[in-house]
Amino acid sequence: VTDTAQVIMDLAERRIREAGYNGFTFRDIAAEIGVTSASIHYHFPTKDALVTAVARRYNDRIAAAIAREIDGGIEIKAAWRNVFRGALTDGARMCLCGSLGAIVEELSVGVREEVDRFFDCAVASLMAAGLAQDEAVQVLATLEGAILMASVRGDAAIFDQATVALVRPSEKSRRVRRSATN
Amino acid sequence: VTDTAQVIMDLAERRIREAGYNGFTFRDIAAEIGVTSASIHYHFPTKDALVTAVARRYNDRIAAAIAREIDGGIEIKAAWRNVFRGALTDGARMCLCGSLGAIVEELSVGVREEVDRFFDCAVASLMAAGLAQDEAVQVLATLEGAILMASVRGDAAIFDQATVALVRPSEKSRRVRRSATN
DNA sequence: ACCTGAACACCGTTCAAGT
DNA sequence: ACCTGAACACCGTTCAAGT
Repeated sequence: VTDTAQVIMDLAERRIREAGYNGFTFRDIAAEIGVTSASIHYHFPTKDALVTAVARRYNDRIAAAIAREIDGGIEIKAAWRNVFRGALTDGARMCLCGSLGAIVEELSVGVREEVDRFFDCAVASLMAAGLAQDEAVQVLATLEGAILMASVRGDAAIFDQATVALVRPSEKSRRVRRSATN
Repeated sequence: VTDTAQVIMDLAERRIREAGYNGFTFRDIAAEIGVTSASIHYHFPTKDALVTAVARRYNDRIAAAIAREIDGGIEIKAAWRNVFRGALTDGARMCLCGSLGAIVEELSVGVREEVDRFFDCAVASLMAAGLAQDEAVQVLATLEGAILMASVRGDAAIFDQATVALVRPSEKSRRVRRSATN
């Protein structure tokens, strides 16, 4: 994988996460690099091939970030919250697989496989840490919706509000717990 | 608003919720109706105008559905869960404003205003029923992420798993409650 | 190995013209 | 009031050709 290919993927990822699969053109990226759009096709034969490569790199990067959190002793739900929060702060942008998943009927099989893999791996990592399937799916749904809403408003505080209950006991259960110890 | 305009909006809404803003073309819709693409522009001058009208109608329809749930005595979180679940089952499709919100940088101001209005009204209705802002935002994020994940997999059961905790006490708090009464 | 120029069918959009 | 045909610039894609 050449350096030019990496730069193409960087530009494509940013635009997909801001504006979706159709939010960038080969001619846009080519102009930013200083080549012609036909040259992008040398590195990635089709737009689907480019987006598939971007999604695969994104999934691997997220998996590595989760592994680092776990190695650092962070609890699994907090780990996923931190990683999503990091993706958002990286420019108030959507989760790549959330952006692509929203147009599932439009995706090629290659891109779809990567989007599926993202959600599969995320749920699997939460269940491996002991969460029931319901709760694992709920945690991921909350994070995905939170990054979407925060991205729409361009306000990371919305993400924090939507996900704070994932990492601290809810007001309700704290009330229950207090009454249990009284 | 003519009958033809309604049919155009129906077809556009279905495609946006399956495949996104760029998941349909004026020529596609024109062919389904049996006219030429230039004729669609008679009813909606631009694609942005069409999508804005579709989003406005969607928001009004959701608000009416919520009002009906509340009139029927359904608790507010269950009401929103039912309405999102209904939207999903209506063809395993995304929330329209979630699909559009995922490409926020690509939206015209008209469409953006409608997407903002959807989330504003939803959070406001939850807070009007007594929820704290954090919890209102969390409920909506969970529903939005749940419909996205279920739409990606084409499996409504994922929505149910992700949102079941919104309408019944969690296993954890039930355990706490049991120990409190023991 | 990497890039270009020109062409293809398709897209949203416009507009003069038809009924 | 509603629709058409033809044109515009733009898109992804292809390909013969350059270095």
